[in-house]
Amino acid sequence: MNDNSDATTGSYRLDDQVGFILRRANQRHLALFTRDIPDLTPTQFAALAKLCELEQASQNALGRATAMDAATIKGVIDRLRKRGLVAARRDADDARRVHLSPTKQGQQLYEALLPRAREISKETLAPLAPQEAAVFLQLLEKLARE
Amino acid sequence: MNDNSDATTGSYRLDDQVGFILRRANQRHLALFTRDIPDLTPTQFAALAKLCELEQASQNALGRATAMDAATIKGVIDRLRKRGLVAARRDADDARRVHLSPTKQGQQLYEALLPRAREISKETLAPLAPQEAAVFLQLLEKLARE
DNA sequence: CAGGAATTGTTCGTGTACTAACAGAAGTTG
DNA sequence: CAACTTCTGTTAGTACACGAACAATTCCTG
Repeated sequence: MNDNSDATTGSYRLDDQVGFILRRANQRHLALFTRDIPDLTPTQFAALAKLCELEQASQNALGRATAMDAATIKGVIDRLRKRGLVAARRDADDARRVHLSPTKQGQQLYEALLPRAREISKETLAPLAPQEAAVFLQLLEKLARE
Repeated sequence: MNDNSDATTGSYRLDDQVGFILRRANQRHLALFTRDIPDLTPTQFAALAKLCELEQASQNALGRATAMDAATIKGVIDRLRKRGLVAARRDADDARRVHLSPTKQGQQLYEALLPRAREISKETLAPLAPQEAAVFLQLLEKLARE
């Protein structure tokens, strides 16, 4: 039972480690995204998309919904606001909160980009057969949880 | 055939997109890595590990071997050099090249961290059954290629 | 209701990651 | 050998991403 995949013994090849391959997969996705949607980063698109889905949210809540911490979502929202895609105002009920909503322009851009966003997901999974892609997504989701 | 996974029609849920889940999977891996190996980032460990595997390399070649562009590998190597883990000298045959090799300290640190690195890969895949993990790694590798 | 605890957002510092532009060295070809 | 091209490393700029520390506000509990 000379198993190289054992966690405490056997050889260690960087190229076979999950973390390393995950990073490369992310890089490939980023390249496809940048090619098809040059004017928005994946992160910015995620924030805009989720805000359009929710219609409104506080800044930190949007961060939670898009898996960005408070510091990260702030920068992302600042950039989206600067481009007039997101509107912000102080919440009336809770003076701490920043109430966010997509502007009409943000909503329109989101809808205009949707076909390309779908295409990017498709292209990213293109190396896999449809059945493989379905399995992969299930396992990946398990891996990403919590 | 009202298939929501079609690339040009149907609903678009951010939470179901490969790119988004890949990002979250990466985040989870990073969290595990930082917990188990606080003194080195995954990227720094990758560079050190690959340099130990190769025993020596030019800076850009190491970057290629670890999927980092020239600008990125420079910063990583600068930090590893500053900590005495990597030695650099100008190549005698090619005045452009920076010849890199791990220091004894770098080699020792790499070997000392190996068990923990293996453990991190194992923990990252822990949500999957062994068979699932094997399938997942194969599909992920396909996705990451080129 | 008073005082501690939790939440919201901000700022700072460090570390990837990519693009673009650049200089210098090496290789190729007419 | 001279011009062109490619390769190597560097720098500058932008954008995530995280931890840590902080002020203001709100919540909770005694």
